[in-house]
Amino acid sequence: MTELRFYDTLRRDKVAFAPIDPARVRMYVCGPTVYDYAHIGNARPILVFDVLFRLLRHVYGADHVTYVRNITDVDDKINARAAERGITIRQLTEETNAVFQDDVKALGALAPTVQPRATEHIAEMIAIIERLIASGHAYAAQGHVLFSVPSMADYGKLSRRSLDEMIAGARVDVASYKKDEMDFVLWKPSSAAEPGWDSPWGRGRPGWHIECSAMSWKHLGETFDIHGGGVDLVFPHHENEIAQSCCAFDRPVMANVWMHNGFLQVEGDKMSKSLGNFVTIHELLHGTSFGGRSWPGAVLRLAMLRTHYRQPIDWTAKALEEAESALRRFHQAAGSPDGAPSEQLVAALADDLNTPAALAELHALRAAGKADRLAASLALLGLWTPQLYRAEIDPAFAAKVDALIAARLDARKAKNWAESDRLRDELVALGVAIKDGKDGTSWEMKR
RNA sequence: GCGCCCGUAGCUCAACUGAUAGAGCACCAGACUACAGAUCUGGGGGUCAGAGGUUCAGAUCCUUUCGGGCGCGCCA
Repeated sequence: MTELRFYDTLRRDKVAFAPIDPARVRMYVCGPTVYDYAHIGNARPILVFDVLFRLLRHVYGADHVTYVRNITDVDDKINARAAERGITIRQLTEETNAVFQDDVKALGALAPTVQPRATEHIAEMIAIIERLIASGHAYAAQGHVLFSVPSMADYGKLSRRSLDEMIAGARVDVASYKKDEMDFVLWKPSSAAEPGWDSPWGRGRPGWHIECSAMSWKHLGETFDIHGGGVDLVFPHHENEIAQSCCAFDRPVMANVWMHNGFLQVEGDKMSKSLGNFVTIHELLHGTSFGGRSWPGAVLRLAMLRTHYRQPIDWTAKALEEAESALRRFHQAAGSPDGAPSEQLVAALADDLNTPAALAELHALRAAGKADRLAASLALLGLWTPQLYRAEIDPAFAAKVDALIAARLDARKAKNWAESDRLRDELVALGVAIKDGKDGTSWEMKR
């Protein structure tokens, strides 16, 4: 079996991957908070961990990998946005989630095994909070429940920061109900206007981090194999997830491997609404504001995979053009995707998802004329999109094209260039691009 | 300020556990083309951010400086 090695944020090193149960490899990735269109930065973990999911399925078998990616549908940003737009929270989260699902599908991401929603796991959240209170790791105060950070000896090990450092750097006023300024909210009270659920501490709603502890527990168990997300989540989100889960279940680890993708910039700048370079997945797929045109999902996907997932990535129109050019060439050289992918490509991915090396292998396969290997390798990466560049043409249309090409060849033999050009123009009008080569004339659909 | 990640050809990145630094794109020149595109062949291009150290040997390991990113604010 292929040996997999992944960089573990907790150990700051690449480590050999050994699933707890090879018959059921379990991974959890923090999904979107559904209050607005997902931007291209949100797409990075989706794509990175989709490649990981595909790799694990390839190595352990498609039925032996469980991938959980949550939908966060309770959050104060959601409440604010719904109020702003004058719609219900449910309407907002349903609408936003539908767009998100369309977006990631267009990017070629497989559906995760489970996409749990936070609002459907309130009972699990309450159960975890009760365990934490019972074991002295949490306390209720003024309708809130807080996690007691000093109660956990090794708090901070994921982000490698000591409590002293954090306290020294703290800039926020400490709420009066906190026993320690580092304590964070597990549950907070809701006003009548805010969404809320009955709990032992009154009507309220969950804090930010508890949802992931609840959903990963429900769907993957107390300890599982891989937990992923963006680097920005290392602290405080993942640090606090670890605190909640490890203390609630009295376990030394929550997940055996913690993987984090790097950040994204747009044309060299931090992406922000104030800079006007904020770009959504939806706009890239359907609009024309980035690079003056829309882009197929597979192009966005290839552009994202050119950069190793832990490196910062600079999102540029030039990179998209290069990705499209490469993708077209791959498909023109590709054969049938039904066979086995390149072993070198699998080895590249097995080495901490080295997608740049995997892409180099795609180029090598193309250069070597290994058409079927190339197609199967594209498929493994989720880049096999023949409909884009090898349009399935109906036979009648193809016959018409062939007839026009034959007529054009006759005209050219007769040195009747005017007629030849006219026939070529007619083909162009049909959306066909012709190529005169050594072995006759071939053609393809223009994009 | 503190913590973490990262600096390799014009651009995006390989080279992991040390041994003449590689690929794609871009560029240049040929081939093929009525022309062009596409394709094929070949080519130029790098004091591996800088400086020390360990070593027979360092892009790779250690120290340090400089530069960039992220976190320390419920912004992926």
